[in-house]
Amino acid sequence: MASDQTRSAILAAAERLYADRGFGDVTLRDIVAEANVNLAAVNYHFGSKDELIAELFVTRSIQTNRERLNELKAAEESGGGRASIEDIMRALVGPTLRGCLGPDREGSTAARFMIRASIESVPPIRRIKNREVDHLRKFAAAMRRAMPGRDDTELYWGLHFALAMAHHTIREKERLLRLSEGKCDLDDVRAIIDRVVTVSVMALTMGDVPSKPALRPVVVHGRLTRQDL
Amino acid sequence: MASDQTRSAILAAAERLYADRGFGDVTLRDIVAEANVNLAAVNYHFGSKDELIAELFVTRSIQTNRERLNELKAAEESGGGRASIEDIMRALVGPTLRGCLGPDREGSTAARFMIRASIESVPPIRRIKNREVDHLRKFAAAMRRAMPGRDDTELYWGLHFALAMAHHTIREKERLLRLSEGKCDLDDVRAIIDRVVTVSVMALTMGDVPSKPALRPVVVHGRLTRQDL
DNA sequence: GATAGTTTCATACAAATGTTTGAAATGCAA
DNA sequence: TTGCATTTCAAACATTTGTATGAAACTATC
Repeated sequence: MASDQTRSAILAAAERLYADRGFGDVTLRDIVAEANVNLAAVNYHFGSKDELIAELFVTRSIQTNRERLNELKAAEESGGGRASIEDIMRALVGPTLRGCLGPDREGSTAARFMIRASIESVPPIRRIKNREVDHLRKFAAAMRRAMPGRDDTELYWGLHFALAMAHHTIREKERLLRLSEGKCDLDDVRAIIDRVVTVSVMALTMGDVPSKPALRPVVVHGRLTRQDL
Repeated sequence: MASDQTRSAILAAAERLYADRGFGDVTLRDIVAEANVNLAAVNYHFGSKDELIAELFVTRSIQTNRERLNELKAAEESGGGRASIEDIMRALVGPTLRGCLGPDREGSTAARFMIRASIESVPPIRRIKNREVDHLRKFAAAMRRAMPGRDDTELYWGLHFALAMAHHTIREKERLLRLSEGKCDLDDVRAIIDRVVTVSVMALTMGDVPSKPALRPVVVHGRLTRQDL
């Protein structure tokens, strides 16, 4: 068997099993059984279990990051060198949400794997995630160009909250579904992205805080009374 | 030694070690060494390792949930039976954020333990978290009273996003700190709570979507031009 | 088709880890 | 004290799991 076939079989089997049963429940013996290869093949081709997991994760991460940057670049070009804050947020959360949600998500091993990676956080993956900061800085820079004069702090919080909503939706989609008794449609990815982007932009453009986050409560209304709305 | 002393020593040692080094890195032998008790004591007093972890987590969870409900109740009483949406969100995210962030967080084993539990997600804890939905329903009910007429879907999304921002801030505080090069002050818990509450309320009160989340982009402005703001 | 390099395979290794056991110690009531 | 229940202890158990080994099978080059 060509060496690449074994390698690929291991990668595919590992991704599938990890996606289905999580990192804690899958052993190398499970993986090689699923891939129909010998136990020693994993260490021969990847060095160690952790390196196998790392390779799986970086592959998918690079994919997502590339999509993000492509969207960002497209938005900047169509905007004459400067993208709108809305487009930037869309480029940030869109690829991740599209990759992990949606009606076809059951079929996508890659998506389910990334969801697992988001939930379980195993050491080799954590190490890689720590390097993600450099990637996020590119978005911070774009945001700074889109909103010059805005305090950097506000910008980082906005970026942070956007990722919070996107990732939490992926991580806790089962709970949201159960809490809302199915009312929240997690298959309508477009609507979810719109929602996250809208709230993110609102968070970023609220109260023109100059430097100190005075954060005057921009609350639209006080207590509601019986006449409601 | 009175049996309770051994029990307590195990609980304290376990919480400390798990908080410091995570669930994956701490064995029962580490715990009993730290607690100065015999290895068999864990199984004698708790039945199994998982039950020990579960007991640690439920204790702290009950604590947080009680604080939340107390705040909610106080807000409802001072509001004549109906709390403002802002106060509800504050009751929801306040206790968690206060518990896990703040300058004294290094000293609070309980807080660091809960952060770990939020990051690592080990099976016994996951099982308990699944029951949290009932607790959240109480907040959904309060929100419904505060915003009658609002579509339930919007309400659930608002609740979901509030938790997203709170938990993500706890989970990823190190990354936010690094990304912002220290500009985001994660010790000013009051400001963080204000920020999360403000954005949550904005998300909830944005565009009076009647039923279908038409979600017309409530974006405040189009692309910025050179005159900026 | 011989040789060298690569890949596969069965098997063994070594270490870690949660759990169990049965006896010893301790506490407590009669 | 005696006797009974609870608690502690050292040691052993039983698995699981990632990794290493050395021979065999295979591939490709000369």
